Amino acid sequence: MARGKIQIKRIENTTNRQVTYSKRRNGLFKKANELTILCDAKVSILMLSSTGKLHEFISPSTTTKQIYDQYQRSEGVDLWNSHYERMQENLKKLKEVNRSLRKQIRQRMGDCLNELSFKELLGLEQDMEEAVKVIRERKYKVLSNQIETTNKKLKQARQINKNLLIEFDAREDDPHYGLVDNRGDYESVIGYSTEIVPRMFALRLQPNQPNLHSGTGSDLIAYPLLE
Amino acid sequence: MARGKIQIKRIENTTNRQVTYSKRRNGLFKKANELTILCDAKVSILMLSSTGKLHEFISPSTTTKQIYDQYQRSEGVDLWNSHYERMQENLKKLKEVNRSLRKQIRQRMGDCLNELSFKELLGLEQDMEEAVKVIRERKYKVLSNQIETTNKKLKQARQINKNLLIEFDAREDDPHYGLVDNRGDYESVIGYSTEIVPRMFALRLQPNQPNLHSGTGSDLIAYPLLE
DNA sequence: AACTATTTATAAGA
DNA sequence: TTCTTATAAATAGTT
Repeated sequence: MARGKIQIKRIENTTNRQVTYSKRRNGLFKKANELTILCDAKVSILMLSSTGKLHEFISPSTTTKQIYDQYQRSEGVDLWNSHYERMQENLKKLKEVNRSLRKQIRQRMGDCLNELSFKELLGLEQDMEEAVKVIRERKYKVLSNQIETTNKKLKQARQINKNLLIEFDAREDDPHYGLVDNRGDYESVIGYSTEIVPRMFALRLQPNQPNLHSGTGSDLIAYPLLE
Repeated sequence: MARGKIQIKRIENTTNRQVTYSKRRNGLFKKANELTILCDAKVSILMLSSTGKLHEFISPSTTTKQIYDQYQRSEGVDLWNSHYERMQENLKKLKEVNRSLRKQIRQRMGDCLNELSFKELLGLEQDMEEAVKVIRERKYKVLSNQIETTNKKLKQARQINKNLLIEFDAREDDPHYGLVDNRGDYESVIGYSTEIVPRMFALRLQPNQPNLHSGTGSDLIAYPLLE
């Protein structure tokens, strides 16, 4: 616009481009400011240079956020708000669901029974008795599986023991008989069988610490029921 | 700038102001466009006129949201992003907690027992048996309260009946005796007492519909455990 | 919306 | 970056 007309196309020389960016940015902001004053308008300009630097102009009477909020309202370009509101509703629902789940658990643990009617209490009692039956059956199944496994291991152990004795006898007869160390196997097998069985019946957990009973119970402690 | 210099201050004449707004807005957008091309930059302009109209310029290579997001990241004006991210984390956590609460309930209903060890099963069983005891006691208490209430009502009813008979006798002796209608009271009392007692023992709920047992149980049906 | 006298912006050089 | 200045571009006031 001075000392010669220029084509409006990308300036290839980097330095030149940056200088022009700086000059014209000032020009743009000056014009924006004049417009703000002359016409009682509100202007927001955000600029990103080719080097990634950000510059901002905002009319003194407002803020960038205000203008962009207005923009969203006007244009219905709610890339944010609708998403945000949906999230907030979701959160609310989840909290509500959570609350009622906790209450249900507490009722199944014998708490918060005051608000239940006779009819509901009867149903809950019968329901839980059936569940206890299922749990008891499952418990026996797990127990018998473990006993079976233990027996197998014991049998194996006896076999190993027998083999060792045979080996021992063979070595007595022939001092050059090859050395095979089975002791490690033997101990691991016996160790396993003697560790599990005695502990099985020693357990008695505190009824008021339900989180110890299942891997997922700790939430109940961390997020108490709010009422 | 032409035909006379002007002061940079609000143009009082409304028409004039709007004309100037329109002209200078075009000028500003033209400059912004040239800047975009010449300097390989990205520009977003939002303008609000004094009459509340909104105008927008945006460099072709980008979107208004992109620029604004960049602005938020650069400036840390994240009234949004941080809030949003916190919400998203919260949501995720709540979902997780929810999931484990559901699992806990299902285990207490006799489902999903496969992953529990003998030790955990034993604990759960004992825990539930104690809870059933509490529920049963509560049930008896509610029941006895209701019986007591019913008896009181019956007693009242008998009294009303007796009064009616006295009244009846009195009227036989004196035809001008004041009419007092006690029938409504009598029926409501008897109706109540005869309605509750017989139903109490008639109930047998389906064990597979736990939502019928408590007011809050329906969530378990609406949001099944995802595994 | 078009015109145009003038002001303003700015490209190139220092 | 800033200043200078010749010149292009924008625009205030008018039609």
